[in-house]
Amino acid sequence: MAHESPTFSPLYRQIKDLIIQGLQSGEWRPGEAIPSEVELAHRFNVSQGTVRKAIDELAAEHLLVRKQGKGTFVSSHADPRAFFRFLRLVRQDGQIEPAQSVPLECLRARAGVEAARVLEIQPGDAIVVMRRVLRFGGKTLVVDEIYLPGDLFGSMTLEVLQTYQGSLYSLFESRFGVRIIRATEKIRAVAADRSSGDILAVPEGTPLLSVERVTYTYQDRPVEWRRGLYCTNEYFYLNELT
Amino acid sequence: MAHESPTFSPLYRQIKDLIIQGLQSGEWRPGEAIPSEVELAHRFNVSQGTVRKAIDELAAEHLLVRKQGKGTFVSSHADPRAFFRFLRLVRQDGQIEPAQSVPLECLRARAGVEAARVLEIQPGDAIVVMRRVLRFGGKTLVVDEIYLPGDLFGSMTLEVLQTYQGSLYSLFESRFGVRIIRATEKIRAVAADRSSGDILAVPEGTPLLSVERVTYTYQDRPVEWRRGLYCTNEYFYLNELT
DNA sequence: CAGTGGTCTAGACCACGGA
DNA sequence: CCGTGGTCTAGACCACTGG
Repeated sequence: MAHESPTFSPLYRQIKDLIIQGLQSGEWRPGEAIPSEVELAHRFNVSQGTVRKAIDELAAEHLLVRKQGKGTFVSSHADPRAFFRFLRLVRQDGQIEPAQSVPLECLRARAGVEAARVLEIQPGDAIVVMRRVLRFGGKTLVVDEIYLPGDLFGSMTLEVLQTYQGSLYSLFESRFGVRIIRATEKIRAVAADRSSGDILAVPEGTPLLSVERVTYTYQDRPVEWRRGLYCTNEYFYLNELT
Repeated sequence: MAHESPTFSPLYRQIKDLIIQGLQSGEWRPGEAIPSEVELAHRFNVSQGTVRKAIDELAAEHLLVRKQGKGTFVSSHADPRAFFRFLRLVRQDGQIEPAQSVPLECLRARAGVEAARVLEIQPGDAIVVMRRVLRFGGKTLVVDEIYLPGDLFGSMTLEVLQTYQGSLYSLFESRFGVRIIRATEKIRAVAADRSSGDILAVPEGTPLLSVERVTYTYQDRPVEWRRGLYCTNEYFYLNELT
């Protein structure tokens, strides 16, 4: 007998999706605890082991954080440990140093063909464009140009950016309800042009890292497109191949 | 009452270590199947679930590969899927293209202070130094300088490198019994000097990616130090932030 | 001490691959 | 058809946290 459902999905994966729904709907907010495993097991009418396996996967994907004896919590970009997952620039000696974000401008625009393709919206749709620099220990090492879909970030302003303390993704999460889950980066070496050289205080032509990032929220929806230029004279991009 | 053993280790982790021993000792070789879960459970006098959890972790670390209905196999760098885990250069359009390794030279030397520190050996210890290029679709895009500890790779010669078909790590595995597990990379942008520019067929001063890699085998032992210069005009370094 | 996540077991059954 | 890994259950007990 042929298998009727090629889209077979085990129970724990359905439970996982239900939990994701709860996260997406805001039933449980970043930083808060979700119900205990036994409680979820009763709610969903499955065994604790099945809930466990669902949570295991969500924890592996950094959507949840387990804390023995305390509970399971919705992970948050306000947690300092989350910062360095999306900013892999470290000092020569390997030390991680906190970055300071300095917004330069924030304006509304219409998506061009490329931005539309990457963000999976229509050309001409409203977008928000912002530019900012990152400073490490007083030195400007990164200049970013960031494109955001207007439907999610319509109320973004330079003042909001300047006022907020914390990482950009932490702002996305707390003010816009957009949770960043993962990203892909395309990295190449380029020469500094006049304007980026000025900002980074290096001569025109200096080799810089060009980092083009697409960032995704739940269901692999792209919600940010950015291009950064990194000065890697005293810092470098650290990557773990596992 | 204070906890007597701060080094508490659950059963499944001890089983995991036993399996790692089997891998390290060569009891099960790359590409081969390890015994079934039930058989290992009997051998170690634990339940199948405990063996399962041990194997789960080893599979997550890419040391083992599970194949439903067939068995659990020792992963191998001869598997094409493993190639791209350690070579993240892809074409502009995102397509992955096979690389061809062309060895240039291979010589014996003594470790300097830096090589000794990175490889965790003594300055003056024997090392092997090799240089090679990688060609993609006929173009030379990477030049690598590679440092290996002499005790493991003493019999490495240019002829061995030239004769072997397959990836370098596949050679390490099959001929030297060294299994590469993970690596860390420090990435920066640099300008091409005369010699690297000649090899990569770009003008002196062209921005290149400098990728410095330290590679580890079992027990976090470093077994390779390399520095590569990547030409990223038509290809880029792809990274997933998860 | 109660409540949480973490481990371990034993057994039943399902999905898959190959003979 | 059997052997493999994959799922699910129910229950016992351990380790950790905080009141």
